[in-house]
Amino acid sequence: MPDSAYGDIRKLDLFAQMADENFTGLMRGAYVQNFPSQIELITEGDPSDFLHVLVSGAVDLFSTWNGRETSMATIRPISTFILAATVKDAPYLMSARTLEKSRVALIPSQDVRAAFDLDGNFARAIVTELAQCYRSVIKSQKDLKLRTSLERLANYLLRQQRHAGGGSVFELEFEKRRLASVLGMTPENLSRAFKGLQPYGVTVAGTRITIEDHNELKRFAKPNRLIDDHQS
Amino acid sequence: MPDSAYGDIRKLDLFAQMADENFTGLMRGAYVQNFPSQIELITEGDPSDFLHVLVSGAVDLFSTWNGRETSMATIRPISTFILAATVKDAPYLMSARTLEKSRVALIPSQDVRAAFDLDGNFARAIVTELAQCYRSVIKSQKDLKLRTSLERLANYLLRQQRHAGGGSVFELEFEKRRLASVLGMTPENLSRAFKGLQPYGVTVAGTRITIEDHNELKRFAKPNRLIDDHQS
DNA sequence: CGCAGCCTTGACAAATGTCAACAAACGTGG
DNA sequence: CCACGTTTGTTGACATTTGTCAAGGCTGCG
Repeated sequence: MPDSAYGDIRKLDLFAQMADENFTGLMRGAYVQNFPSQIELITEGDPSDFLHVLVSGAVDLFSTWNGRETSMATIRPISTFILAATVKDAPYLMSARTLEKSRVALIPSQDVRAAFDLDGNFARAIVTELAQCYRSVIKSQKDLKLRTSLERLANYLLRQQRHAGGGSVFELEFEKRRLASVLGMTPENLSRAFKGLQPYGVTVAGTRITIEDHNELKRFAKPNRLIDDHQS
Repeated sequence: MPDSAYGDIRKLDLFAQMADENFTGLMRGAYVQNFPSQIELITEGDPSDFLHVLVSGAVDLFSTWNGRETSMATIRPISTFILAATVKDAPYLMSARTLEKSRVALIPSQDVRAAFDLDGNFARAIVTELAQCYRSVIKSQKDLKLRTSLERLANYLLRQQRHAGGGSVFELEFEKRRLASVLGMTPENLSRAFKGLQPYGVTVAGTRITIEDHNELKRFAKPNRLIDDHQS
């Protein structure tokens, strides 16, 4: 594995506190691979042979059933995905595909489980990471069950605005058809939802969003820290 | 803490492999309490001072936003809840209320985190439990995003039928208004959904469900192990 | 008995999805 | 740099799904 990726991975919360020898041992069986855009890295139902670490690029986690498909999450560097499947030695529940040219480190799942037994700090980090993932999905579940699509979009825009620095003009982080899928609606519905937010001062030009009056949108969206805050 | 509850808790996957002294230490600060039905045990947003273990009875985990409420899960003995909040020392994301007279063991969260550091087997068990919880929510998320309410009900009935032993007649495990909330719909919609399944051989009398032709319903529901199987 | 809560039903409204058409944006190869 | 085709986004018309409100029935319990 190249030194650059090695150092980046080492800095991840998941690995930062590991003993040197355990981390080195874990990396011995690992390798880094480059993928072009739109490559399916893993397929739901397959056995979880590797823990994946996204070093650069972007990855979409999605699921299908009965001919339908929905986007569950987007992974950005540097972070791991499908940790739960690795830990449980169970089949992937989601598929993953690259959204752009990406570098991915692959760590054999059995090595991860072995390192977990050897290294208390690593075990602790895994627990924290899993708890974090769990809480994220719960928030997303609340978003889906308690809000209409218009409310979900409004809150998404507020989150994205904050994430982009808080300015009144910012860019969407991915294409609208996928945003629609993430928010649990069709692209057509998303188009109309953007129009539905015009009365609250939201204007759209391509991927560029302008929020004229933050507080006006907030009054409509009613963001909640137990759904919309990424920490806590 | 009474010996009976002590032994039951000890048998939980989460605690079964712990060293005796660590388990005893953990239980020293714990206590068991009896609650009548319809008591709110925890409120979302509160700090997670205790890990809860349901010893007997039943508990509903639910969330609210903007005057709306939705049921996220039902806890049956013997199992823990809000483990993730305890681990992360973060506020509860869900509220919990008893559905019937219940016995709950309360273990101080800081003791749990301390025991985690001391006992590798306990740490492993927590990871497994969290991974399990995570995967359950993901399955539920897929159910919500990929299926219509009629399909969700059909698959729920198949799961419940299997859970009840597989016979063609079985009982719903909770009242319909809460089932509706779990499935992400209104009680009125659930009523109509039951009628919508009549063509597939489903009949309802109170909480008693009859599935005349299992395969007929299955053809409609298209159950999938990556959504509907509780293991894997 | 009478009340309260749950369930069901009907009529209606709102939200969301589908299909088709077209416009806009993008990438590729000339 | 342009021409072309492909993909994505938008819009309208419409269908379906889901929610809302109101009324009435059923059940369980004091």
